Amino acid sequence: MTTSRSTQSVRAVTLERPTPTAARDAIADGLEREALVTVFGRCTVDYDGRASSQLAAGDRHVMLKPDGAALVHTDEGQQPVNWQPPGCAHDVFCEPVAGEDESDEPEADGSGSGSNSGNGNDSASSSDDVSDSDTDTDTATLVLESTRSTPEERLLVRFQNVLQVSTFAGTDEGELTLSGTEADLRDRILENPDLLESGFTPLATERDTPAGAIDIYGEDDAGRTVIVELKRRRVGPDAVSQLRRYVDALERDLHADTTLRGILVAPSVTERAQRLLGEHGLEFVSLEPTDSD
Amino acid sequence: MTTSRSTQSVRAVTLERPTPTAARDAIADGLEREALVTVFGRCTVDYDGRASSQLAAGDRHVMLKPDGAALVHTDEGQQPVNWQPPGCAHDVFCEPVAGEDESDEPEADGSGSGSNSGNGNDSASSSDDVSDSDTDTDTATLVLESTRSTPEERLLVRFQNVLQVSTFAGTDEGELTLSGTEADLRDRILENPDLLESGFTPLATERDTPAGAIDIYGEDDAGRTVIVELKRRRVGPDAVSQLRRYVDALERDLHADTTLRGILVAPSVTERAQRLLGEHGLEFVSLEPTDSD
DNA sequence: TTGTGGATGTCGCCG
DNA sequence: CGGCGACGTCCACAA
Repeated sequence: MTTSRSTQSVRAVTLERPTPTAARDAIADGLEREALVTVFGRCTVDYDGRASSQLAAGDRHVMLKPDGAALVHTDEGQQPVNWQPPGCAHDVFCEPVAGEDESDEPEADGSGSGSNSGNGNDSASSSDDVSDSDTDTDTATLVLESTRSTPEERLLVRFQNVLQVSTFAGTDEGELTLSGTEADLRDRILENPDLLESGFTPLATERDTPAGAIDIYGEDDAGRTVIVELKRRRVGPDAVSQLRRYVDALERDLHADTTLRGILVAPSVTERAQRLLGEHGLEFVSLEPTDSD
Repeated sequence: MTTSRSTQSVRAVTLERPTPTAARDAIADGLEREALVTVFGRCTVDYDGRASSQLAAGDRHVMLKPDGAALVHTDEGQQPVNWQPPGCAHDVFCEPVAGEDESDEPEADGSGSGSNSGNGNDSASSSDDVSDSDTDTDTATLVLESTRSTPEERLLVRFQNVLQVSTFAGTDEGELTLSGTEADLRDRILENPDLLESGFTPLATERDTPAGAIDIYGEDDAGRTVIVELKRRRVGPDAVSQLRRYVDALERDLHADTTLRGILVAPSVTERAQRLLGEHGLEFVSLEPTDSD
């Protein structure tokens, strides 16, 4: 039933249809080793924290990351149906009763067999493994719990059956390079200010105002102050409001008698945004983050 | 090496350290069967679409969902390092060369051994399996490709080695119930309008204005029109701007000679937002989405 | 820790 | 399909 392969070190360990206690031990071991742990099986999920949710039983894929993140995925959607952010403490244990009792509380009695904070402090899991009672294999329920504070949040996954448990030890030094971002659009304009407007001179980026930081602050060929707000993609009313806030704030801040120019730079704008721009005397320049080859 | 268990039907199939061609066949089979497919191994990832990215080699967990979603997870972070939204067509094949050639293009020569659109139309994968050449097992590279159009996007995952391939067949009818949302906050006020302010009378929700829909539209005990914007959590300047847009739009729309009242309802506001509220004559009422027990 | 705004945001609703 | 706004948004960065 257990199948583990090792070449140099054990990189991946997989159990298929393990008993709850076997699953618990494998998962606890994986958490201990700072491995990435996955569990697939029929489960219910309960969350309580910033909001609260309950999810009826279904087959799902659960991932526990060594940084404390937890993800519950169904067979649909890009987003997990439930999750927990990095920095959480994962715990795994078996509950004696598999049934329909209503009490959500697994009784914080320290019976967790594996505890793992996002900081890698493996405290309180050195000698208490022995105290874990192997409740009846057939009736026990595997439970995953992931908690954090600030804000207080708890995720509880109860498995009715477990089809697979895997632990993966890996390394990932690979860096992600990404292009087509707002930063690329900014750099593009800084390198060639005429793309915005002939005679435009950038003076600062991230210039602070009482309302926030201006993406690009500069002046036009007539010496008028220009405030530029950048968006990497087509924008709606929110971006116009954002630009307006900056223009308003800077006008007050500088006690400007002359009107400042506000320019929204994006590939395109929606109609409503276009109208808002006009209402507030703001301008629009169409530019994409990267040169369209 | 292959370990598959079946109880009633095959629910989960797992290969450990498969050859590239074995991995390819198992994945293609999983996609065919509309299963959830996972692959763990050392890989590079390239994305091109709304933006474009390259990710150097590292150990990652890749999930292909039957609805066309693809997720590439490292051992850190709640978010995938790369992904593809639902509706994509997944493909899997082996490239003959494992090396360092620069060409990103796998040559759209129809050599894909498994193709799966999000709509479940398993076209073009009935009889072409035989034509897949089993390129040299030791030098072949497993490649996952996930593409879509509108916008045109492509994700390419190349595996230097595969530690595990799994396919999961499951069902998930479970419904998620969530509380603590903005809708809960709205209902709370509609049930007890005095929570907002003594004498408040809600008249409509989602009332349309040229600037968008107002969360709650009503009037106070003096008959003045009230525009309410709801937020489930502490808010910043963006929410104030949003409320302001609605108030402005409705004032114009109604040619209102009397000033409309705009009230932001949220658990709390940041200082900058507070100041913005004051500058624009808007009000704030502190309320949480659910009764604090 | 909190504030602020970007994101290949994703997702649902509606025109 | 595009617009629009919510989201347990997540996330990096600055104060």
